[in-house]
Amino acid sequence: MTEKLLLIDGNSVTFRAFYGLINAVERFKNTEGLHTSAIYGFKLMLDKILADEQPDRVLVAFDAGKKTFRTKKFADYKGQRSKTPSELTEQFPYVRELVAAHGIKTYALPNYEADDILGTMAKEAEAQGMEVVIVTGDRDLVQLVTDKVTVLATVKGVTEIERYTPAEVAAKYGGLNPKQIIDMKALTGDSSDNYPGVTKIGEKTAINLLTEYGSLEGIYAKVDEMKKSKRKENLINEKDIAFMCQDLARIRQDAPLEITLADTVYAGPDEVALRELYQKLDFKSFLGQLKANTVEVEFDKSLAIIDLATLTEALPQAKEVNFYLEMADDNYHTADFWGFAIQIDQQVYVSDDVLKITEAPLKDYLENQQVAVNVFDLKRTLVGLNRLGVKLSGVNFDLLLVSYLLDTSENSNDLGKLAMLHDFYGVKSDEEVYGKGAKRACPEKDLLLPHLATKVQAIGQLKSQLLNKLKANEQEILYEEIERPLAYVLGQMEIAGIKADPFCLKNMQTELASRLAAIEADIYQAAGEEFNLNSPKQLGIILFEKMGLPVIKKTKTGYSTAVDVLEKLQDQAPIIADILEYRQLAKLQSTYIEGLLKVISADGKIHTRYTQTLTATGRLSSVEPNLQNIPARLEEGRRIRQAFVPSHKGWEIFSSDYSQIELRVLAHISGDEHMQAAFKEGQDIHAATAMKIFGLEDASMVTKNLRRQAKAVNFGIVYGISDFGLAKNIGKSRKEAADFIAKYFENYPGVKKYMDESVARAKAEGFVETIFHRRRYLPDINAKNFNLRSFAERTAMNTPIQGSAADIIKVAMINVNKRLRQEGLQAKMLLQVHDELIFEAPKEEIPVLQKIIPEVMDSAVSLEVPLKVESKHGITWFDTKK
DNA sequence: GGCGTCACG
DNA sequence: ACGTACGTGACGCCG
Repeated sequence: MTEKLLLIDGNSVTFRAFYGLINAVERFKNTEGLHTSAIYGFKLMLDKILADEQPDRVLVAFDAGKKTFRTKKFADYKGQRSKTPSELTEQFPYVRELVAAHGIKTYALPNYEADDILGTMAKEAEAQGMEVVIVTGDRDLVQLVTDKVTVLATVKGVTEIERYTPAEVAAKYGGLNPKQIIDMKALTGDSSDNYPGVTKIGEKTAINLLTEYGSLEGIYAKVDEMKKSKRKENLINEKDIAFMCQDLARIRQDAPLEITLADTVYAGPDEVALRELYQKLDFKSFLGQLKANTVEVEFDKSLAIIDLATLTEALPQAKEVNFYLEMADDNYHTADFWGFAIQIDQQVYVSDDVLKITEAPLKDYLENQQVAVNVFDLKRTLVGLNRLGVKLSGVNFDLLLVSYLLDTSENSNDLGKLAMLHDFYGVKSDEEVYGKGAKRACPEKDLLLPHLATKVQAIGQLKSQLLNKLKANEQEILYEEIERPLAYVLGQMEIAGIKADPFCLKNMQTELASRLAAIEADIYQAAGEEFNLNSPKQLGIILFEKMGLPVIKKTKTGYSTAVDVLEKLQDQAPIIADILEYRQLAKLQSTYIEGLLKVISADGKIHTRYTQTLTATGRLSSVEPNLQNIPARLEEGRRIRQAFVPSHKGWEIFSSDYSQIELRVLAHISGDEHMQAAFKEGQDIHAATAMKIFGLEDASMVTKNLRRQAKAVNFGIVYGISDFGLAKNIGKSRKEAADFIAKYFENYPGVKKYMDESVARAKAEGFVETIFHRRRYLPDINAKNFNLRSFAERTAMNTPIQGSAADIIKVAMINVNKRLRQEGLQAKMLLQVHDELIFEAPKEEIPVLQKIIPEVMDSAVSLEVPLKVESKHGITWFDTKK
């Protein structure tokens, strides 16, 4: 079989990798501040090419320095190039190290460029009958293409690649053969290499000349016979230049290399060296791949797989176990069980028969509050076991939850991947063992059981390390007194579910269907044709091309047809109002009515799942379905809430919400006297702000409009204000918005001070914190890129506010749950919507709830300002009124 | 699977 | 000068 030699232009590919990732350059840094983007991009390219090409031999060539025989010949060669940024130069040594660690030779030759090394090697290999593939970011190298030599040129970034064979060279360059490319460059010159070529000759002319005369030599042999023209003159006058350029453009194939083909044999990577390098560079994902793909996962040698009899014997004495329950998919309310593993000291019991958990001794053990159970994803385990009739209690360590608290941005749900982030490489990723997406399936026992065994083992292995970090971060209270108990509360809420009335939804569905059909018909009529109204692309063409309406805003992919755009166009065509109405109703129909009908369980209830380890700020989120974004603002949509009803006759829905919790948190953490005073005195905060920023002397002067604007400013402050953002929001000029902000900070100087300090702290420490020490790291806070940095700065201002509010309601939920039990009430907490808790309760309990729920909520924490809670109730969620 | 859009706090 | 509000999830389209 023909041998294959892979030749890589190390300099050119590294440059491409660097500039391909230039927008993310500050995101790729190791802990020592070394930039790693180009190394990373190079690695991606290398992996892809090695996998695609399967070479027998590989060589990566680099430039030895700036001075070469070309600069000697022509002092300005590459003279125009701006200085290579230090962010890139610092990466070159590591690219070479990376290549070496892959078991690949690197080579540079003084006085020559990398190209010349490749050209020489390619020629030699071809003479030996080898097939050659050259990888570069530089199209000049296509001159080396032959039947045996292919050039791969990176397109954008480095993993997208263009392949040049002789046929493709001809197709791309008007029928020229690869060797003619040299003469083409001689004629056209090259602005990036900074050699001139012949005046007024560009690619087209060069191709025509070469097609007619064959070569540069051919052209000059016949130049005198050409008919008189400026071009002829230029050719004659610049003959010397043309031949000099030809010499500069020609890649050498006879460079005096000190290496031979024998040095290029590719044996494969040196794992030890790679691991060391990845660790140094903080390439966690590559580190993970390395282990997962190359190291057969083995059990701890001292670990024994035991049978049920041994487990039964060991369990009663065990003070602590690690436990892992596997299910078929994310939705633990319904997923099939695949198996479980339990570890006691050095012994592991693993089974695909989950019914074993439902009887003694396992059931008793897991339900015993006195013993410590360590798990991965407490809430998931809790709800899963509940379906098996087992009431899990006494959970001590939750690997997922603790890991999330340590760094809210690392929130993988995959135990294997998460363990790798903490430098534990013994567990394969679920994707690898089970497959991805629709292909995910339960593997054979001989694959499944070892995987579960390694998972349960990882939980125990990581426990002390992560708990120590938690302690170092002062996050023990956050974990032990907030998040861990909250998991039980959330589990109960999810299991309880909220009753939904399918008939109510179906009635709305029928009504909406006919209204939608009518509006749709009107729109097609007005547009003069039918099209897909749900396609922003097609709608854009109708509005902005066919109807010629002015384009207000563009998106990456075309015209924007978002609400704010359409509202500006409303006066110009009657079709716009119809489109807006259609959009509103279509949203209700597809997302809410049809969406919710799909997720009503057999028990007539909707069981959402709260993701406790996802958001960067510490809020919960809600999925399948999301019950935190049920329409509320518009009456039309609010009616969806009529479908949310109590699960028993004679019961009601009861809800309590914090009023302006985020601004109260801001008043507290900023220590701003004026804002605190406003809350202490029970003032309307938006009106108070209006008086301050508009300089009003009396509350009676606050008009609705002024209050609305002040409210927008208050919101803006919480989000990490910018004049631009505020201006856009309230439809004022940027100058006016800037004025409002300045006035705001004059009147609330403590707030200004807080904003500055929060950013300063983030810059100094790399993270910000909430009142309960929930952390968010902000790696971009010192970025050179304005956008990244500004975003991080706004985040530094917003996260302590949003996150502390999240902390507070979490504490409230735990306390409310406890209080309901203490009072022996039947009322159940069902939903949380960030600043609001929703319950169902027998009608008789409503007066009690009206008293105790606000009491518990507003005493969840003690702030410098009071917390205010408002309650409502009614026969459906829609009907909840004061 | 990414994008645009729109629902919530 | 730079281009921007903070945090989410679900839907339909489209390549």
